[in-house]
Amino acid sequence: MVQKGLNVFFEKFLSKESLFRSKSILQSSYAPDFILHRNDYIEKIAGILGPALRLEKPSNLFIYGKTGVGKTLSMKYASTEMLKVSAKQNVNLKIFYINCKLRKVADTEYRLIAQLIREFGKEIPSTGLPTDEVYNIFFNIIDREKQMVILILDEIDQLVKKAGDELLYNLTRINGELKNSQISIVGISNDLIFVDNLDPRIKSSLSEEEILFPPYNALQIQDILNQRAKEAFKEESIETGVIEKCAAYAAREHGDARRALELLRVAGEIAERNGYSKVKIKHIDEAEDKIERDRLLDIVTTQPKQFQAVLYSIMSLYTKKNNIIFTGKSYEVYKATCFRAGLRPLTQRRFSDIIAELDMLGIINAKVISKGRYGRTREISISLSSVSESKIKKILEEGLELS
DNA sequence: GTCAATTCACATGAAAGAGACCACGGTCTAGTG
DNA sequence: CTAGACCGTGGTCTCTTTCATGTGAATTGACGA
Repeated sequence: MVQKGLNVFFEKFLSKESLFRSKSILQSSYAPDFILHRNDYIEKIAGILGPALRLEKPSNLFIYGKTGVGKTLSMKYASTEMLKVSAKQNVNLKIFYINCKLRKVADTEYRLIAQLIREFGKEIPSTGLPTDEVYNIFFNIIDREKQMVILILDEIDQLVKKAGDELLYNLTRINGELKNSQISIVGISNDLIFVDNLDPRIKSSLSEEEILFPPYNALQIQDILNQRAKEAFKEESIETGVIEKCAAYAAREHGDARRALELLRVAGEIAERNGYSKVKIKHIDEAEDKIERDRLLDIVTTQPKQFQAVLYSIMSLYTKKNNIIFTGKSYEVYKATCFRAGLRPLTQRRFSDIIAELDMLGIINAKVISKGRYGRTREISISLSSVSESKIKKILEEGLELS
């Protein structure tokens, strides 16, 4: 019976006309042919990196800007164009794009270099070799022939935070030792104050040139949304005002175009699933809700057990009496939780770090305060709606096998 | 009343350990000719 | 004779623990008015 029902469901699903023409256009990985409102910046990038086409070493470049303001997109666009020209002119130019944030790919010194070597087509073990050995291999591989290498390190702040700035120092210095080749580094960062915390030597050599990407304003986001929506959706499937609202939401969040596109896509999915023939304004609100919920749920379920236990303790303490809670008290509860779940409790030192990490993830708010004579502690609160809170709590209970 | 010293309850740093993963080279073993 | 199994060594990486040091304001207590 069930199976037959499902069958009918799928048939119905297929016969129903989709609102989308091509959903992938709204995905953040999609690169449009035209990049709106970023022409000046792309030209700037091209101007700085241009000398590479004559095999002269371009200045190292540093790009900042908040998330979703088109940094990566512009950079990628510029580099593909450059590669096209270099292929035509027979210039030995190589451009590598590496995203340092991807865990297990390029978030440590060793892994980044190993990844680079892999880009050159040589296999390298993911672990087991000494780091200088890997440097040597890299060095030899680059210097083997005369070439110009441009290294794009996306989310470079993440890398430095995890692996320290020694790596950057080595990379900027490597040019002096290369005989045949030259390396230029392009760093992309979301963190505006990141450069200030760098070692001055690295700072000066890394950011010979700087470009700051400002956020999009609401009108620009509207343009972008319109451009993509025209291709992604079928005609007449978006109600007037939807795009405007989407843009307004995203502009409020420091002009994040990626977010705006995601919002529109999810709104479209919701409208489609509920059998509407058009995306309506209320779907935007629902989409915003859903995105936030999914994000949280995703974070919560993928965290290790200890994190879950910490979060669970905080949540159960928070609901009991609805006021602010402190580190010491929640550590007590945490220990009890561990006992119930059969986990070995961590030290308070580690506990403190986990609280800080949960804060970073945006699941809880933790602020360090001083209570004067009564010590210093973190003031912890939760910023969830009560609906998702009980849902998350239930998931945590299951995950921790609490009864 | 004023002001510096004290004190609390953690925060924050640094270093080092445990355990998982992996490469490499040497040794042993069993199968093959 | 040789391919493959099986060590031991040496490396990275993440998560933790241990030990040490730092910190901001309420409280305290000495001091002077």
